[in-house]
Amino acid sequence: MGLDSIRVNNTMTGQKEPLKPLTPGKIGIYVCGPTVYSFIHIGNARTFCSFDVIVRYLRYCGFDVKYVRNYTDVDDKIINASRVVGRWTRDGKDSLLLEADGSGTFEGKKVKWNTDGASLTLVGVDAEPLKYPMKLEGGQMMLEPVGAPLQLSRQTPEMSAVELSARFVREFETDVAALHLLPPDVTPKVSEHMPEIVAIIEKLVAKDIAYASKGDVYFQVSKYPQYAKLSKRNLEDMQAGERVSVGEQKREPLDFALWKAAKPGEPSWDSPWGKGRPGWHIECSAMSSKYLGDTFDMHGGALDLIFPHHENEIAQSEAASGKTLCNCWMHAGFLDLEGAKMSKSLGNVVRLRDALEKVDAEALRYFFLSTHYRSPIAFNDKSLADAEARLEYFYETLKKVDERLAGKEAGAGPTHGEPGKWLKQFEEAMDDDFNFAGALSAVSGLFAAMNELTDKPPVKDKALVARTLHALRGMVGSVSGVLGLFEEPPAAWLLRRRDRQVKTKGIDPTRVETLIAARTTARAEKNFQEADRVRGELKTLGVEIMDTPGGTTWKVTA
RNA sequence: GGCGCCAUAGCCAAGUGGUAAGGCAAAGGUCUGCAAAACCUUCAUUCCCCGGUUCGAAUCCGGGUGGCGCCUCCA
Repeated sequence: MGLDSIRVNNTMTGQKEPLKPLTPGKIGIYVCGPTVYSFIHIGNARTFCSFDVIVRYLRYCGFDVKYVRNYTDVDDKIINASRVVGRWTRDGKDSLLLEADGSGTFEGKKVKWNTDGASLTLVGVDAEPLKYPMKLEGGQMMLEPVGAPLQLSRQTPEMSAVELSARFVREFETDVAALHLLPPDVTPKVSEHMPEIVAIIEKLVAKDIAYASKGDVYFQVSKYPQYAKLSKRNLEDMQAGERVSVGEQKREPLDFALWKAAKPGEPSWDSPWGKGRPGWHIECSAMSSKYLGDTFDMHGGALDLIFPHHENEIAQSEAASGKTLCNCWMHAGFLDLEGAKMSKSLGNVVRLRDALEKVDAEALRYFFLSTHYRSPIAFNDKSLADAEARLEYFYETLKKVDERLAGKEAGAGPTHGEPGKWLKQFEEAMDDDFNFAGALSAVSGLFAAMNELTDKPPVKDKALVARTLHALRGMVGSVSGVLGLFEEPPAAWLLRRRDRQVKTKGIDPTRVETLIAARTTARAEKNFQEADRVRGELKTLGVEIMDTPGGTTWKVTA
């Protein structure tokens, strides 16, 4: 562990490389944050959680980390969504209601919706999602299903894109706090960095690498020979499949927009090319250089950002500065749902917020960490239940150990065995490209050792046992800070989990307590037959009881 | 079509040249009035298939087969 032993897989080279900070002891890391047009889903959560642990570990190793994660709050998706949110009537009757949170109703049926600006997709009306070509004009919405077109009239004021994105920044922060993500050091927003964005585009235009065209500005890919070095694509092959969308003013098909001229009614900012807004990608170039400099240490995101997003960022930034953008590119793997990637067109997106109603946030976090960050991970009920059961084991252990150690000084002296080996194993796994699963294996050893010492001490010397237990408990604190797990008081976590299970299963806690009292009485009278009968009755309710030195406790069976 | 990833026990999942972590499930045991929890033991001569390199390969190379991702917005 430490400042020189970390190795990281770099997408640029496809290899694990020693982490060599630009400035010894310091790390600048930029992670592409959310486009805030909706709630985040569990796939987003997995990526952000991975980088949260990576940053925590770098700090644990002693690095002075500057962690930047942006909000893309100016974007087509936000504008598109804001333009359709509201209540719409057809022939004077309520027809369509689209809420900002993605829910709604259509012709009396509950739906989920999304839009790309040219069509409206409704999920939940039929078995298959309905995708209607859509036109918006002066408070009217024309939907064109096969057959007769529908004309809808807006009844509520249009929501501004600013209002929509501001809301989802707040929702994001709420969601992510539930997952115990630490706030980054800087969370820049596109809307607050227009001067920086315009400046970098001007620089590219001045260098004749970008060109203005009818209010748009495009990056000319052919003027940046290293294009596609991250994704390792062949430009000729790409051009064969490329198509130019209607209305775009590109010179060459691969060119991409740095600045887009505003259409009427759209939010816009002033620029040398007229009113408009930044294209996707340029905001990250502008904001990363502002907060981390032209060259920085690490840049993260999920796999799908490799192309085109990170490729374009590299082209823009490096063409503008003449320097290498970033030394190490890190990409997180996808979360799969029932064997497939989540996608809106399939209507199988699971929001983080919805997932957290069914599974404990920390269990979800544990689930994310059970697989290497670059590997795909399959989201399913069994894995989540396993994760939650495992967390129960960890917290039960901590509760027991904390009770044992309460109010006792550790004292000086030797410890039994080698308690430090688990932490060493943990660090070695984390050093090796942040091997979460490997690290968790060491955590298992740590907990097994604590349980052994409390339940079946291998030595009689009580002071020795206590010292060893203290040492192990301290190490749990260390791994806890890195993994973002076991951060709650054990009793509180266990009780909260039981409360949720009690609600889901419809168990009456008062009745459980009454039965337990009856059994305690029976046991005191040595009426074991009756005691076992009560145990059986509790079991049919889904309740398991445990006789402990402190009395009888209970839990809900899985 | 182009680029890339993956394939390890019933299940999940580490392991990139030196003889298969960890978890779940299962079986036996210790403890317990009985249980539960916890702990101990057992559980892959073998890593999709076929070749090759090597003293030695799950790990490297070639060829298959199967699954997935990106190439259009996507974490």
